Amino acid sequence: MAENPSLRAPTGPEIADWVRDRIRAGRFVPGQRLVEVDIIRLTGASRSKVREALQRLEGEGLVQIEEFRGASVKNASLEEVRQIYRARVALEGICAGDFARHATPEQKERLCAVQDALDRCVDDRAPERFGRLNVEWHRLIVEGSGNAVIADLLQRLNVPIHRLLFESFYDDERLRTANADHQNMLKLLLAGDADASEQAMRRHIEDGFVTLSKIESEFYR
Amino acid sequence: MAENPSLRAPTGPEIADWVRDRIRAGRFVPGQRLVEVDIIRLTGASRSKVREALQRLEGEGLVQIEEFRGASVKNASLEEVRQIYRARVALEGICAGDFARHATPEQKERLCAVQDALDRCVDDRAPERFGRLNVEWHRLIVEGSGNAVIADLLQRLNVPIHRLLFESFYDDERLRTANADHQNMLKLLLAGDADASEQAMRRHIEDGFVTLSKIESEFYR
DNA sequence: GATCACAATATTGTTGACAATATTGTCAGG
DNA sequence: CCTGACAATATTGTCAACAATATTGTGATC
Repeated sequence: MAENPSLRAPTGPEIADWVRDRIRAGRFVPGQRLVEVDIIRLTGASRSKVREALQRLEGEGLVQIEEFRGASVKNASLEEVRQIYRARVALEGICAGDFARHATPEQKERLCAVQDALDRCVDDRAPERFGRLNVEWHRLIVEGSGNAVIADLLQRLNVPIHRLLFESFYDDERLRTANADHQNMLKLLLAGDADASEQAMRRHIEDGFVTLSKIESEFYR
Repeated sequence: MAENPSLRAPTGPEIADWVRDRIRAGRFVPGQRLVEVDIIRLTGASRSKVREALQRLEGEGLVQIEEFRGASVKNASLEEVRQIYRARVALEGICAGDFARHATPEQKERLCAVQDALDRCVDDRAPERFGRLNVEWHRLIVEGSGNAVIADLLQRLNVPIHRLLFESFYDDERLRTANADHQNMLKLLLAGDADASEQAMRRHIEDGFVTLSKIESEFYR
């Protein structure tokens, strides 16, 4: 975006993606104001496009817009994170079940490949890489469930907790238990045991929230 | 909106609500083009506000915008309806469980009151009224679960299927079985049996989709 | 009558100017 | 030095004019 400013003006959704990515990466922090002119300078977009993008993001709940004060990155409270996790438990749970039921051999193979890479991360103590692959692992299961509506919902839900998720894997113990969960779940998914897969996924995500809430509580102290 | 044009110009979100309601009610049908000037005439809003509203609605997935062709009401395919119902199964299922766990006495009472009204509708053969109360019944359970994030997701998911839902209650048998589900589930919810409540809700919604897909298949013939 | 090219109209996209409000800077008075 | 009033600046909200494109209407040709 800022890298090739001469090619063509970015469209509304592209600006939204750009801002969303920066929020995800922690480059824009909660509470930070998103001044229109700054985004124009950084992206080369016109003002209308920037405003359009910010309104989109407000619709996604990532940003709040106050009259004459403009857009700022919304701060997700611990309670909101809890509610997001509850939604993840429900949605990813059902996706795990549907993956066990319907996933194609190719989709199962891809999941195995990511699992291998995750296993290597555990040996190498590579939490950042583990975090990235972990996101991919969960995404593949949703993809394999064949439900684009749920995939869309989850993508939105995950933005506010994305950075927090990575933090949690710097705890070596958490990383190991998470990977053990993955290995166990993979067996169930490949065996096509839908109910057990769903239950395992639900427990896995609930555990994730417990870890996260510990980190968060340190944060606010 | 169109009723008090003199008071003040409507804001962006208000226009979005207005359009959304009309889509819900079937007043704007799938495929119909939403011409900016027409909405301006009907609501008294300025063009920027109308455009803002349409972009919001596109973000919600209710409307699609094509370049230089503007906004039109998006057509939900049967496959997309299936995916929406799968998400409802997951989300309302978990809400039923959480209602059984956490709902306050007041919330339980309100649910009982709606159930009484629903029972009367069955005797009176009043499908429209049953439809409205049915929406309220499901909403109260989500509210009682104490999860605003999920409540928001469900509100959006329900828009494309809202009108279809009402149609299904013109079948007297479906109306009776749906109400029997409600009565049964109410007992489980009041007894605080979270797991049974969740399972009952999941089956109830799955049955709803089966009925709906029959209607839909007639529609397309 | 059917079909194609072209003009007329309608609709949407974009930009810029200006108004409304918030934020910041300045300075007098204590 | 602190505080409050006021001015200067910055930022967002609104609107209207214009450009770009799509849609519709018209007539000539076959």
